[in-house]
Amino acid sequence: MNREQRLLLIERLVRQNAVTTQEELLMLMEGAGMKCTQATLSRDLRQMGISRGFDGRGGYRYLLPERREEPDEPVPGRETEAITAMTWAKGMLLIKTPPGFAPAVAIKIDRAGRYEIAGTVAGDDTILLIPRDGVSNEAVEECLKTIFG
Amino acid sequence: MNREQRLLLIERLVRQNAVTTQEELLMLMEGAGMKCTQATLSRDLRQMGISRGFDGRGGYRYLLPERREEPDEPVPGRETEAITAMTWAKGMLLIKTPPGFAPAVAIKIDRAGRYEIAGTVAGDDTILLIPRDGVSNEAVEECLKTIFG
DNA sequence: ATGCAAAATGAATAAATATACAATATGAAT
DNA sequence: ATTCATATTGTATATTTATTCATTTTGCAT
Repeated sequence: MNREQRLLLIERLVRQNAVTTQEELLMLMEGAGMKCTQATLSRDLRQMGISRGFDGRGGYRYLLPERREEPDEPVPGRETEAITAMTWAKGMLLIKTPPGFAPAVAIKIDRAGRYEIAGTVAGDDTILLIPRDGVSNEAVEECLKTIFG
Repeated sequence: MNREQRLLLIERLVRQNAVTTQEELLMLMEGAGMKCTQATLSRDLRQMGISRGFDGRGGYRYLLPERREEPDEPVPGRETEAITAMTWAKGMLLIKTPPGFAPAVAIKIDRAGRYEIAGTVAGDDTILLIPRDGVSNEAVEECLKTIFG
């Protein structure tokens, strides 16, 4: 009912859900028994510094102030694995991990022995995955889902 | 004009000005002799991860994707000497260093947060630098000059 | 309690941003 | 060169978000 509780709820909802619009957040709030109008929500978000950014995969997402850069979970599904972001470039897949995690993740990929994946090179927090020629991006992403799913 | 130049201009303008709306950015672009529509700009911004956030004092502002903040360089300039050779191969730049130096050099490149560079992978004495799709070799080399020059 | 000022809110609307669609350009393969 | 696929872009529009204005609530000093 009061403002303080509403702000706390908003923060929690934004942290736990991939909220893409204020309308969507309003629904969640209503589901939690707290409702207000979009106007109020807009003001609340500004006050808390919660802004609409990108989820790293072409979508929008509201982000908390501190870490308004990196996708925290929006990778194929496996946040349990240390993959924080993926980007296709030059026909290869760049996989980002927290510092130090790349070798472990790369080893897991290598050991899967998938035909679609020619090989990987791991740095400290980045893995370069080189697909076999003629293999589609989608096929590789399917592989990863299999390996980590 | 071409897309690559437009993206680079956008990044520069957003970095150097406190842009609050896309319309405003369009004006700046036109002033720089590069024009497009708001629709195209919206798409460009999404692609580059440049989103509208807050300036910390109640106002709005477009912000570049955050890069990791770095403590100061222990030995400035040392990395430049650590590059012993560079070769383009398969659309990527292979950078050779003395054994053990690759990670330090790669970190410096990463921290520059340049749009042109999608990412790097460092082994022990070799770095694989992957340009973002559509960025020319020359543009990447300019980047490196900026970073190390 | 009463009155007053400041804060909070909603309804309506303005402002800003994203997208559907159609057209054009670019590139790869034949 | 021709075809086909894909990418890029603008126009028009839809969607989303911010703000204005009026009203209500809250806190505080009488």
